Amino acid sequence: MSDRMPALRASHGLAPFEQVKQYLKAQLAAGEWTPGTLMPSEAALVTQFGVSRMTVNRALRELQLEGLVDRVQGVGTFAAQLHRVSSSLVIRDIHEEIVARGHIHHATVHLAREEQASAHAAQRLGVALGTRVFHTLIVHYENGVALQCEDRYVNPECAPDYLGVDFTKITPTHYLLDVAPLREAHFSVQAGLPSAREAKLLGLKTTDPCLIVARRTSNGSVPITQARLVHPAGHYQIEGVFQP
Amino acid sequence: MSDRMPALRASHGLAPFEQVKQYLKAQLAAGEWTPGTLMPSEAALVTQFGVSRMTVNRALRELQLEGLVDRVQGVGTFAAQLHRVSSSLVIRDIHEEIVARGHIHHATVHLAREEQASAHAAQRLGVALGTRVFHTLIVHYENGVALQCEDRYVNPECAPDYLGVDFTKITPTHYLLDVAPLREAHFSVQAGLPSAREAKLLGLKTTDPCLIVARRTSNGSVPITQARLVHPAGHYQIEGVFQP
DNA sequence: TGCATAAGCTTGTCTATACAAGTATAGTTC
DNA sequence: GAACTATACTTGTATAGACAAGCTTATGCA
Repeated sequence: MSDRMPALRASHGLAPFEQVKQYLKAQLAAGEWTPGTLMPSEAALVTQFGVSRMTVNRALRELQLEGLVDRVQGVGTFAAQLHRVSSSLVIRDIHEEIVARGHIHHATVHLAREEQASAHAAQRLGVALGTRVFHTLIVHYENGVALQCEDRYVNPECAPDYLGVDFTKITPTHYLLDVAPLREAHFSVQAGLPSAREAKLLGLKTTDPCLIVARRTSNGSVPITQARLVHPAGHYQIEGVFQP
Repeated sequence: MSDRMPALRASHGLAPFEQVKQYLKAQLAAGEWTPGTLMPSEAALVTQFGVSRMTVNRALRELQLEGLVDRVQGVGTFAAQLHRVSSSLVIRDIHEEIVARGHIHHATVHLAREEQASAHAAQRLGVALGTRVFHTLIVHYENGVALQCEDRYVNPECAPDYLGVDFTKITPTHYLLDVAPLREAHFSVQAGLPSAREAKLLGLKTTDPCLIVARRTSNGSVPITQARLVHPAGHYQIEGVFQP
């Protein structure tokens, strides 16, 4: 290691820090270190792989970010307790999602106006009662089948030109993400029943189960938008993968 | 910068790479660089902050991992398009979840036996038809109210003593995470209707909407367990936050 | 025995330097 | 004008050395 060694990527196609990472991942997956077990120190891995400590450090640091190991200064690196499966869930723009499946998306606009926030709307969006808000109600179709009823309130301060957008061409999600810098999003997913109006728009009975996603985005303390997304059961599901 | 400078943590309480990170995050949140905008190069930040390039590089690399910036070799660093809101969703053990709310959890076991995998079960778990599998059916209650019906298949190779566990004391999820190293989890969330048996166990009608989570975990190519978790609508929701 | 101290391990971070590799552009040649 | 080339700039990564900070254990003193 005293001689400067050229990065030996050609042999494995992987950068050294990736090789160390993959090795540790493989050993963890093989059960070599059960959760809580002390794993090799950086120094040990340095001699084992013949790389510098910074390289090993990067590998271990990234594994820590991924939640695969716990590191304690002065003590060592431990295989993580995997009692929580943390998954990266991606909420996508529905247009993108439908197009990615190779299908055709279109939308119908049933409401797009300015309102004085009712108690209900004010609470949903997180603004004062009576504040000026934009309100849209749009139904999204996949290959002609109603997939989502989108009932949305928007804070005019964050998107003053919102009502000027042609929502049959650009989805509110897409437009808002372009216009308003978003730095926080809360969402909840639950099963429930559609309102009478939603049922009518989606061609359902009010007793048909739906998957309902509520999403509120804000930039710090300033609320941007709140959406209630109603999907007929069976036509929509959220999927996720956890893969270290 | 020619003189070796002692890490000036005391002044801000933050490591230099964290300071750079926080600065960039704040500017991004303030809309300084709208999505797609070219951000300062590493060299520029080096002179601006008076730190080494490796320090700036770490800050930018971590921002990239967090999805806040896109980096292209040979071109530069760009403010990320936030058209995808990627959220860290944590799937927790239901016992933990109920206890964390300060409530009381108990469970009733309605089935716990070995079976030859039916076509249906084999497909769900991902094993060959007729394979020996464990099958449990457990209802979880929060303060006496039925919250979840857990219909689960387990690969005996991964947890040979599974049927010996007292599931009124330890949940299958908890036991399996202890016993079998898990390195992959797929899940889907949808609204739907309970089966006749599930409806009976949960005290519902078969027309009452439910939130249904299907989760399959494996260790590489070896399937560990598959669970169908049925929750009465309104009694359960999945929540998530996205916060850079 | 009890306690303080020092040594020796661990991880956490920063630096200066080096080279590899990808991209854009200005300039040159045909 | 079109195609090639050299250059300059970008990010990607590796390295050796240094020091900080936290934990454990052995050591010496009272």
